[in-house]
Amino acid sequence: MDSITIKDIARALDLSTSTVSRALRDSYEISPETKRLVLDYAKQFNYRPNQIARSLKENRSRIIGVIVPQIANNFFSEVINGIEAAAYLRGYYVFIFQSHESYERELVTLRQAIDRKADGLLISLSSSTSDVSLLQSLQEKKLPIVLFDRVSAELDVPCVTSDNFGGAFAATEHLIETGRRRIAHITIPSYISITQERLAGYRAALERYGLGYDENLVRYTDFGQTDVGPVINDLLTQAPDAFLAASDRLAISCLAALKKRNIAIPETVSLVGFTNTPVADLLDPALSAVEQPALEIGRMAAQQLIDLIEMKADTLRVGRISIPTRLVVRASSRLT
Amino acid sequence: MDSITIKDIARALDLSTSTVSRALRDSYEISPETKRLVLDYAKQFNYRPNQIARSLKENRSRIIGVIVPQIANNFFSEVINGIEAAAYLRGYYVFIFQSHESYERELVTLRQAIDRKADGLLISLSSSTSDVSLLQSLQEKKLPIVLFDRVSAELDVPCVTSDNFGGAFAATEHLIETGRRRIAHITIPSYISITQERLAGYRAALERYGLGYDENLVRYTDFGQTDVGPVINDLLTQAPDAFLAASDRLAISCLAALKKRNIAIPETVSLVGFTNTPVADLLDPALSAVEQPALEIGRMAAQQLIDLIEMKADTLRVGRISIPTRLVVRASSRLT
DNA sequence: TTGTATGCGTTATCAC
DNA sequence: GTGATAACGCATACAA
Repeated sequence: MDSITIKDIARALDLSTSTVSRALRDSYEISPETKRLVLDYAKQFNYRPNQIARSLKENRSRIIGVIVPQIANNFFSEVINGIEAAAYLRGYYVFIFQSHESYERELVTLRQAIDRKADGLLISLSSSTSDVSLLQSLQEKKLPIVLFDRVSAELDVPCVTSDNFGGAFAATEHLIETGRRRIAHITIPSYISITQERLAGYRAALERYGLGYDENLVRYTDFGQTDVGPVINDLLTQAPDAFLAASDRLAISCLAALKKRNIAIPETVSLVGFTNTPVADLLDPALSAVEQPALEIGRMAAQQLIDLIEMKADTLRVGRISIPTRLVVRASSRLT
Repeated sequence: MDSITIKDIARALDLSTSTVSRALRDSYEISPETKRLVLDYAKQFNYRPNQIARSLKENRSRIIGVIVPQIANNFFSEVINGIEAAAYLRGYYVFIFQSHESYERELVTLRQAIDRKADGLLISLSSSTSDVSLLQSLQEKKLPIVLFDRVSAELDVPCVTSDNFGGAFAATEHLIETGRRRIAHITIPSYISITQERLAGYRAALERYGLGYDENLVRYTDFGQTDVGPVINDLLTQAPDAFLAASDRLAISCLAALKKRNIAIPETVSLVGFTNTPVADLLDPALSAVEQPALEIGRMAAQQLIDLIEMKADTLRVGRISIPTRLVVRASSRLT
C-alpha cells in the first residue's frame, strides 16, 4: 500500500517539495501555472496527504477520542452518532474506544488515545471508575476533556448530560398524579452520577407531594449482573403500585417479571423506564419512557470539546450542560 | 498536552537518543546499568512513546480500520466487540467508521482510513454500494482487506459471513415441517449479498419440499425506509400462513402489524426473523429467530485480517468463511 | 515566485 | 556499548 508523496510529485515536476506542498495547500505565493501543474498531477496520480506525517508535524491529529462503557447500547451508539455528526462538520474524526465498564480497560484505552495524540477526549465514565486522578492530571496538562452522561464532580471539566433529575422528577410526578403511592425505584450502580441524580429527582418528587421516601422501595443493581429477577421479586414483596426503572434493561426486566406474574400494566402497576430502545413501545404499549436526548448530548459534547480544542482558552468554563429529557406516556396509568 | 520524549530522557541522562531508544526496547547491546537508568527515568516521568512518530517511521499503525453501515445496530456492535477482542489479543487497535448506508460516506471513510495508514480494513458494504472499483484498486495495491457480513463477489478478498443460506433454509424448513404452506419473505435491499443468500436458502427449502416459489410472497424494503407497514399490509393480502423476516426491524414490524390486526402467532401465522435484538423474545414469546453469530464473525474476520497483514502472504487465499446461524424456535408453530 | 534547510519523535544503519 | 546521522512525509522560516 504505497501511495504517492509530495516528494514524488516534486521529482516528477522538477520542483522542490516546499513548492509542491504550498501548491497543494493553495498558498497565495505560488503561481497559477505551477498550482495547476501540481494539482493536475496530484489528481491524476491520486495524491493523498499522509495524515500521520501531518499529525507529527503539526502536533495535532484532528482526532477526537471517545470513550464509552459499551457500544452495544442504543443510548451510547446514538450519542456517538451525534458526536460524529458534529465532529464531521468541523473537520474532525472520531476514534471510538470501549471501557467495557472496567476501570482498567478505561485506563488502557485512555493511554491509547493519548499515545495516538487525540486532540481531545470525550468520556462517559465506566461504572467501576472511582479514581479520576489520571483524568485530573491530564486535565492539568491542558488536554481538552469533556465528560458526558456519566460525569464526575471531582473533575473541573465541561459536562453534558441529560436532565436526569428533571426526568426522574417528571416521571415520578406523573405517577403520583395518576394516583400511585408506592413507587418503587430500581436503579443502576449507586456511585455513578446518573444514578444519584435520578434518585434525587425521584426523591424530590415524592417529598414535593408529601410522600415519604422509603428506602425499602429502592434497589440497586450492577451492570454486569445478568439476572435482575431476584431483585425485582424482592421489590415486589414491598407491594409497589409503580416502578421507575433507571435503564432500558431494567425496564424490560420489570416488564418480563410483571408479565410472568400476570400483574397487569398499568391497571395494577405502572411502569416508567429510562429507555431509548427503539422497540420499547412494541414490548408493551403500557411501558412509558423517560427518553434521553442521546443525539443532542453527542452533538453538544463534541461542540464543547472542539471549542475547547480550538480556542485553547483554558479560561472557558462552561460548566454543566443539562439537556431536557422527554417523558413519553404510552398508556394512562391513572388508577381507577 | 506535552509529554516527555526520548530526546528529553537523553538530555537528562546525558545519553544519545539512540541509546535511550535501544534501552527502552530492551536491546541486548545496552548495558544493564544504562537500561536501569533509562527505564527508571522513563517510569518516573511517565514516558510514553509517540505512536504517531512510530507509525511514520515504521510505516505501519497497528490500527485496523472497520467500516460498518451503522453502529446503532445490535448485530454490528456485537461484531465490533468480536473484532476488538481479537485485535486486542494481537496488539492492534480498531478505528471504527460508519458509512450510514451511503456509498459516498463509505468512500470518504475509506479514504480517511487509508490516509490514517490503517494496516488493514474490515468492511461490511453499505447497501448503496454497487461500485467496488476503489476497493479493487486498493486490493491490487496489496492493502489487506477482509469483508464481513455484506460481501461482494467482485472482490477477490477473504470474506466472513453468517451462513445466510443455511439459516434461511433451516427456518423455512422448520416452517414447512410445522405445516406452513404459504411462507412470505420480507427482506432488505435486493442487491446486497445477504439478501440474495437468504432468498436462495428460502427458495431452496421451498423447492426441496415441493412447494413452488411464488414471487408474490416476496417483498423487498429499503434500509432507509421508515415505515414498512404498507409493504407488510400488501403481503398480508396474499394470505400467508408464515413470515420469514430478514432483519430485526422487519421482524418487529411484522409483529406489530400482526398484533394490530389481531392475527394470532403462531396459531394463525408463524413468524421467524433474522434477529439479534436481545429483547426479541420479550416482544412476543412466539417470535422465533435465526440468530447470527455476530461475535464470532467479528473475531474470525479480525483474525483473518491480521493474518493477512502479518504474513503479507498475498498467496493466502482463504476464500469464504461461513459461520453457522442458530435457529431459536420460541414457540411451536405447528398447525393444528 | 520558488528553493534550501530544519524539525516533528522515532528507529535503523553505520561508525567508533 | 554507545553515539552520530539519516530517514519516514510534511510544513514552514528563511533565503534568494
